[in-house]
Amino acid sequence: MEAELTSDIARQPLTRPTEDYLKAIYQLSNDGGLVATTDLALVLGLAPASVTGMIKRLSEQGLALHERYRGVRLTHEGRRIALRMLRRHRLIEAYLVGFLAYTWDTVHAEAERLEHAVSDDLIERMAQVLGHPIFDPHGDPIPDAHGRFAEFVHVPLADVAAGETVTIRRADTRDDGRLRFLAAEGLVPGTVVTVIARQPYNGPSSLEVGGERRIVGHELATMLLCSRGT
Amino acid sequence: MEAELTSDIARQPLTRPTEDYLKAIYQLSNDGGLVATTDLALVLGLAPASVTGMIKRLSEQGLALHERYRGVRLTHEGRRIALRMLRRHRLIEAYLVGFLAYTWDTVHAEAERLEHAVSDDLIERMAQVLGHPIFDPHGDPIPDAHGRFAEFVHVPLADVAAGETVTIRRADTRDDGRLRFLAAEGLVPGTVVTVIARQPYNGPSSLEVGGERRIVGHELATMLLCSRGT
DNA sequence: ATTGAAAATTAGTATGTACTAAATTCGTTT
DNA sequence: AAACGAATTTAGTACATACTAATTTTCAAT
Repeated sequence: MEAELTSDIARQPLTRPTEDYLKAIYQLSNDGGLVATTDLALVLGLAPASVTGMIKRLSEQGLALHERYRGVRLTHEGRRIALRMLRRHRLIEAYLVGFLAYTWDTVHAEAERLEHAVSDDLIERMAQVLGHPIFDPHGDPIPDAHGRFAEFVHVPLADVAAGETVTIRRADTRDDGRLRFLAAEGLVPGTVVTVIARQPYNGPSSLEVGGERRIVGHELATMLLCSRGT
Repeated sequence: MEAELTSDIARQPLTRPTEDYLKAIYQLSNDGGLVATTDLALVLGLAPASVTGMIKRLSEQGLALHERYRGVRLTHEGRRIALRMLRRHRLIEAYLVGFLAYTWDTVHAEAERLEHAVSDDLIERMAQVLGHPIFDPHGDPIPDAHGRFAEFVHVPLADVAAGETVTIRRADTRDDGRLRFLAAEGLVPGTVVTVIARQPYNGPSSLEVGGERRIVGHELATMLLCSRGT
């Protein structure tokens, strides 16, 4: 259903901003719905007017569809490229952590630059030495070379009832401070956690993690996506 | 004598073209002399007029000194950056060959893009896992973090007299076809070669390489830089 | 139905880097 | 010394991407 990520259709090389916009649009429209100019501007750190201009260019290139005053969404080709960038980004993160002793709180910035510079060849070599991983260090799924990836339904730790035992699968933040804190608390993908108690009004949760007692605030508990059971 | 390659003097981030120009200027002026606009244009694949414009910008940034109608040379700061790019380029090549099964004929293009995208941190990690190598896969010296590197006087294989035994130290071409051919013939850095005979008028040399008899044309023999002895 | 705030777009501008075509300078040859 | 060809620079333009300020559109509230 999805075209090859490494399709060799002859096309002018994409610029770095183009790749960034496509990735951002993709990530802001999980459902494939319209993405608002303001949201895009916020995520990319740009003025809304700049985003409008770029969206026009993306449309002319057949990478996005612009509904004036309503938003953008990606074309098939645009989505193909976005998924290609996502594969690159996440594989690079996995590689840096696996082979160059990066930690999950430092890989994001590095991958953000490298994803635009590596060749398809290098990406596939990284995938190979990593054993074709399906998840990156944050638990985000890595699309395969065809743009397909596993989708799981996860529950935020903040929504897990007291008494339940879950496994952390994904950390939904890129903020390095938060990531460092979570790692220090042992709250990383793969960890099995039992919720001992939950305070109401966005209060903290008491956890049992590997025999130890831990407390996490509501904000972080929201970002820890889990699956039920061990 | 040379400033830190990883100096953290606050400066606006350099653009990719800027880095490319500085590296090219450095490489075209081994002696530190003036580099001609045309030569630069040729190496960079640009129109001379474009080069003139860029040189002007480099001068304004204090990275190069322009003597109108005569040429350019680098300032200390420009040279510092050029050496930093050279270190990056060559370490990346060494890394790709050492850890990702690249061959010496394919690394150049990949390194050419990556050298602009990696962080100083990543470069130093690569250097570390490689054991701080001094030469890249082509035998080119890798500047250290201070911009210093070993300079050796080498003899082109084409100038080696019959009967002499030399060790190949460096292949002075980036052309992938030529590099592939040389590798297939076993003519790579570290190989010990005895010249059996040399034909005059830019003719081929007969060699003895690891017990085998080989013939190399003059053009390639010019590009193989050697040191005397085994 | 009107209005007002938020969102989005247009208009006009700046920057970096490239181009072509025209003009200038240099250095050598006569 | 003059003149010519090669090298270089200038002039003028284009394109991608960003910005601010001004304008327009949308939508929800009255």
